[in-house]
Amino acid sequence: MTTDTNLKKRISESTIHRLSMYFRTLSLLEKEGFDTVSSKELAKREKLTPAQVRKDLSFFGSFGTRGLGYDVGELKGKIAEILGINRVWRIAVVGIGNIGSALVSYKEFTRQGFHIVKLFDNDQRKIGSNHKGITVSDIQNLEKEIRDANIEMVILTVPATVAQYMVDDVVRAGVKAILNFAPINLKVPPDVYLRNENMSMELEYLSFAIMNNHTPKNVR
Amino acid sequence: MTTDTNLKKRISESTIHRLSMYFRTLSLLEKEGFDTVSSKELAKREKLTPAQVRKDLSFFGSFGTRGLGYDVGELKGKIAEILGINRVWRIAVVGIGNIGSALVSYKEFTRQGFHIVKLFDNDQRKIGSNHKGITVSDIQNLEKEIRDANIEMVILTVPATVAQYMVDDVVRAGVKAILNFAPINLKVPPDVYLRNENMSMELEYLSFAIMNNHTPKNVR
DNA sequence: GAATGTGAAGGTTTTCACAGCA
DNA sequence: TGCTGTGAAAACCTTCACATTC
Repeated sequence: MTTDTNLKKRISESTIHRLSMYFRTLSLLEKEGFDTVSSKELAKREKLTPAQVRKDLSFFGSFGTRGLGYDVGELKGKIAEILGINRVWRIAVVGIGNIGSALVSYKEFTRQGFHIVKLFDNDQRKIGSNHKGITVSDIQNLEKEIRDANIEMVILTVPATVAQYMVDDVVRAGVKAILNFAPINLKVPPDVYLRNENMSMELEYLSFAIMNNHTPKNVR
Repeated sequence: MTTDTNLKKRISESTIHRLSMYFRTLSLLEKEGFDTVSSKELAKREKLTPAQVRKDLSFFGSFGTRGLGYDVGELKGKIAEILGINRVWRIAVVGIGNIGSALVSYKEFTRQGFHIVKLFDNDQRKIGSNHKGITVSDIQNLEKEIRDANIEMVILTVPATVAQYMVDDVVRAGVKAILNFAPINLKVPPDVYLRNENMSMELEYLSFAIMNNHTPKNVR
């Protein structure tokens, strides 16, 4: 076994994020026609150190060839396997406002295996309307429809005031991963993964950086 | 002087992100009618430790009262000052596609002082059209118009293929902070701050977490 | 008594440096 | 020779614990 799936060591979030970055860059390298890539080249493209790249990969196995580097296609496949994106994930978007409907057309999701297959809203004018071939369902039927459609992840783009109610419904429907865009701290049971996407935070970081001449270590 | 602006110590990115979180929670606490808050309560709401909260704040000064806690309004003001959001930032959105136009209506930005005042696109059908009272300008005039409008930050929501050209223009126009949504590694001079917003990354993290029963330390 | 502010301790992540292999 | 894989060292970040102040 080369890919060590039963990893005992705790993998840091940073490592996982960098794997996502490597994956994207490997896809690009593949398109550019490269067969192999060194940790040095990969590091250069991500503005990291070669040691960082090698260490990240070493948590999961040894995928390279000494003296040569990594096979681009093979490494890409290994990382897809590690991240769990060598498959299709069925996703629902709850809240078809400005951001919600923008995400329905976000091609990057599809490209990584994240397929949006269900849309929900509470607005009668939106229910029944069509976005990229998907009909918007009534939020009333959230729990049943999510179950029936085998949804595994939910993207939440509802107003902060109702976000917790939606989460509770979605959790009841058995969903184990939620990506939340509402600016509020949500409560989920310990077996449900919740990530918060907070776009203001990034602008606030930029604001801080300009005001303080902040010298960041990693650009992220 | 209570707010130590000439900070010599390097502040970590995590600390800055947590300040953003504190700011949002303090706004909420203010609305809920609280006058003071302890590091314990603040920590509970953010799922952090009280020591973390106090340490974060201690880098910038001492804002609390022993035995009592922090004055909600005052601390909120101090954090706004630290982050540089006690003012208005003039922002342009370049690329008025799905995501770009969604961001124009994103109220959270306005609430934190990030005012979108200019829009750019290269599509003749979009140029001249109106989004929330702002007319879309031709990307041809990017450099001059950004200068004339005193734009300080740019949100980039163009396709990856043209993103670097847009960055070069924007940099030439004197912009020092860019929030990039294109899935590509952009090059900027060392005095320009660049942040990448990568929404697939968050889904990939969720995917990894589900597949590996990952136990995260901080939820972010 | 209650809660802050902070050195010191503990833990985690990154980088170094080199042995090992193609 | 060139580049990986990895223990060990260094850097960084978080938590502890307590003196200090209201």
